[in-house]
Amino acid sequence: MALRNADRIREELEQAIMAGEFGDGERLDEMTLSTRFSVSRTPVREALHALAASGLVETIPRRGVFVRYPSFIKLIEMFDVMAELEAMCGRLAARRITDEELDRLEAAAIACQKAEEKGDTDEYYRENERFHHVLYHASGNSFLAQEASKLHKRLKPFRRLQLRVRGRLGQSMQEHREVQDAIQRGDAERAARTLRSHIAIQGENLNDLMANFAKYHSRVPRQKT
Amino acid sequence: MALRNADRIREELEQAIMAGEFGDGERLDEMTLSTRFSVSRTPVREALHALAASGLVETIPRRGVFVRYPSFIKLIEMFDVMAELEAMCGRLAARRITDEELDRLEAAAIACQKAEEKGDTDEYYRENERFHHVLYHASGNSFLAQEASKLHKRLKPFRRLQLRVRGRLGQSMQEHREVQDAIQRGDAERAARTLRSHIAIQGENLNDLMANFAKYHSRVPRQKT
DNA sequence: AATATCATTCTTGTATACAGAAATGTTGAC
DNA sequence: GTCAACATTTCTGTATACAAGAATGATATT
Repeated sequence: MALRNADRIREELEQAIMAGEFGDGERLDEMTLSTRFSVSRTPVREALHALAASGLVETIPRRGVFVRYPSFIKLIEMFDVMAELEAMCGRLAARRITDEELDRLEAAAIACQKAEEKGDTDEYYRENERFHHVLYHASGNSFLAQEASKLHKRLKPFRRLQLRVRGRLGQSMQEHREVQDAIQRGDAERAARTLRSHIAIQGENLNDLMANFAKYHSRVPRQKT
Repeated sequence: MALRNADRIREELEQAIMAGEFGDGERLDEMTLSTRFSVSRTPVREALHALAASGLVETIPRRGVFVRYPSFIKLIEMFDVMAELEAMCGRLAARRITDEELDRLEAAAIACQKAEEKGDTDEYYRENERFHHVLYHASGNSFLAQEASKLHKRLKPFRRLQLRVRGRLGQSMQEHREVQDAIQRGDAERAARTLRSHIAIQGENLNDLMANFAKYHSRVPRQKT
């Protein structure tokens, strides 16, 4: 359906930015991108505006659009909100989850465990994502699920930063099992509490993130605004 | 700064849609809007895309953009999420609020009371908004404040629907005082709990909203997609 | 040599032109 | 009279053209 060039370009740029192809503060030139994607400026502009709406870039009128990496503070703020959204999902899911969703949640949790035992990090990330998306939908609140998915996606590159640390993977997996258990038993508050601390950046996690943040944030010298 | 025609048009259209000038499912024709705002299609298209990003309209490729009123279900879902975001703001604010912000919170609460005593509904809405925005910022989490503000704005027309009912104004005000008191005492959990039930649609509020929803949602016959 | 002013160039924002898909209306067959 | 196939029109998506603001560089002045 949405086979417009603008959408295709938006996705490609999104991935490129999240992959770190552009440095913080770097300007995205319309003409350059036009030639890169072999289209005119029009669809490029639409793609850039869409990226601005999702917060990946900032548009300064008559100046251009600039890549904006979130600051360390902003990142923690976003994780805090994410934690609260996930906690809400868990609280609702504990009451509303269907048998089928419960099965899928367990399947994802098991797949996570398998991946961790194999030491396959990429697969772990994939299955981890599946676990959380099942959770979002199990909340029975489609608006919540949508917002949670958006923020989840936005935080994707940084979750890696956090989980890369030795041992974190196993701990994360353990928490999944506890969440699953709480939801299965219908213990809404325990599900919420566990998820909140599963996501929130605090204690050791904070240190881990901080340690990796510097590396991440200094890929390209920040340009003047 | 942002004196682009596109932004101006976006705001005007936003207000027009929220004011109910367009019915649910109505198509927004680029050419028609061009003449209405005396500009070309280009800035109109940008404005429409921005509206789509904020969820007010839906774009169907090669078909056009259509106004989308939230369904009753969606509305309740959004209020539920809003309640959780406000609760989070309250929980954080109880620990982080500054003396100055506390003063402003109290001032807004008093202004609400004054407006209610005068029976000035419009002023009540204005001050109510001020109260909540102070709260958002008092959370000390700028990302949270931003997200809360966005959703607050989106729900604006429906809050009126809910508060229009006799007596609700006074009750709402009472809850403000309780929130303010909890935050002042630093009681995070009470602030969170009070705010959640202040915002959430449940019990009587649900009935009130339901009663007014029908009137709202049937302004113009829904057009075929 | 440093700075201020002005001209030039570059880039964004907007208007217009064009191509192709979807909607609409017409005609003809049953 | 109803429905289907086709022609026509309309509107979206993209390309290009144009206007004006911002950045850059040159020149002149102190």
